[in-house]
Amino acid sequence: MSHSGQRRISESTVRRLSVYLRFLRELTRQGRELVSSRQLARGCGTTPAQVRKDLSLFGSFGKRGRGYTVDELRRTLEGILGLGRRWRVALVGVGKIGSALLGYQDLARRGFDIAAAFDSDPAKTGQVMSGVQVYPAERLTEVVRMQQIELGIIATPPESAQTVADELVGAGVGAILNFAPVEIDVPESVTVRTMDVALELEGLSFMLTSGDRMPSRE
Amino acid sequence: MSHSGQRRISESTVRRLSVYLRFLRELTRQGRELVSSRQLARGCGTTPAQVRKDLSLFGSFGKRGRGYTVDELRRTLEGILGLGRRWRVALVGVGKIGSALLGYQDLARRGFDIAAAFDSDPAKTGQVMSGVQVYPAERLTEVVRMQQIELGIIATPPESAQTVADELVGAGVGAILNFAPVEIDVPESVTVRTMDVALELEGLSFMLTSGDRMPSRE
DNA sequence: TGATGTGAAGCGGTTCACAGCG
DNA sequence: CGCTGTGAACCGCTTCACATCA
Repeated sequence: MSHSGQRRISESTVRRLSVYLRFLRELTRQGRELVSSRQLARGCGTTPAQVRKDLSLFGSFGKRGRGYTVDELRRTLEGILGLGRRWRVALVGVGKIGSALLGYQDLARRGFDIAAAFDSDPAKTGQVMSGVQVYPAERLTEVVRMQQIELGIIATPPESAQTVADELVGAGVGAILNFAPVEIDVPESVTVRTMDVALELEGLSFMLTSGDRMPSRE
Repeated sequence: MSHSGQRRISESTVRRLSVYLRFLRELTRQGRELVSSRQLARGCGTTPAQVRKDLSLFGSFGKRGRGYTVDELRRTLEGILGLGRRWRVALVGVGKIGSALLGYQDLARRGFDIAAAFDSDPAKTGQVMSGVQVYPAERLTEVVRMQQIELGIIATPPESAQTVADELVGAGVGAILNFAPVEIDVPESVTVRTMDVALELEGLSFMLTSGDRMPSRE
């Protein structure tokens, strides 16, 4: 065993760990006790070898000949991913996407609480939406600092995204989920992940166009 | 030169092409004429060598000593990605996320028209939301076939996602963007991309937890 | 001269195959 | 015997370095 220190974990591994966890939680609901790397792979769209390799980067959690204990592995993964606690999140931009996120219960279910929302439109600020106070954009730094918020979600128009990111970082946020369709510059110490719906659709467009695939509409 | 046939293009390359395109469109708005691989890289969060390699997979589009013509490269990328046309999209599930997507103008701006929406809740069906007709779920196959829709978006609860996917595929859809937090099984000929907001946040949680990073809140 | 296009090297993630152990 | 854990092989993406050409 040699998995103590900060070995480099790839982004793809981390993403798969999250997928395993999501699946394990489903198995827990179903009351399943044990699960093999083969079953895990099937449910998560990967291979048994990949599952075992991913897990082996962190330790030995299975029982040879039997598989993994669902509940134990679930807790282990929660630990690895840093989900043994709840995270406070700041949401900036309460437009279409922002308000959808405010009402999206899956976030809280999985440990992420939107602690404060912000918008530059006075018509939206001052009220409580889906149980979350909406502050004017000017108060971002103050409120984020005060509430010790560590994660930010940007759901503003692309023009404002960089400015907002700078403010979030300045206020102490360590990672940002960006829904604005632009790349954002942050210091190395901060992580940004951009989710661009149209960009994903463009990827699908490429598959259908250039594809080895011929959609058979009989 | 050797970029005629169906060489294998990696998912990461396709994603970057989309990012380049997004950036080029911004440069077009700014009236920029030329752009170098270095500038492209800066604006897209990658390296000049990567930019040139990505583009070289499809041809030679630059002028040595000068760079790339913004407008020309933009059109080239649109062609490669299959964006020289508009795509009709079916949206299934008009809850929080679904209705946000209905009103999200960036999709139409980038070539994706939601041609029909579906929901199983009778309270939502029959009306027109954001200019899109909302049909009862039972009519999915019929309407998707009739309108020759090729792309599907799933924004239902996770329990219904697989069933909906099967119906979409059965109705002739060739690719699916899935917002339900579950992996989905489809025939090999169909592409699925899953966008799970909480899963992305979990990735950020890992970075902050296990990170080489120490968020300095002074 | 300056930036592209690209073979070749480098590197890291994935797959394989099997030893190890319940 | 079955499934995990893992070194080694493999493969493909990224990076490098430079020939090439406007």
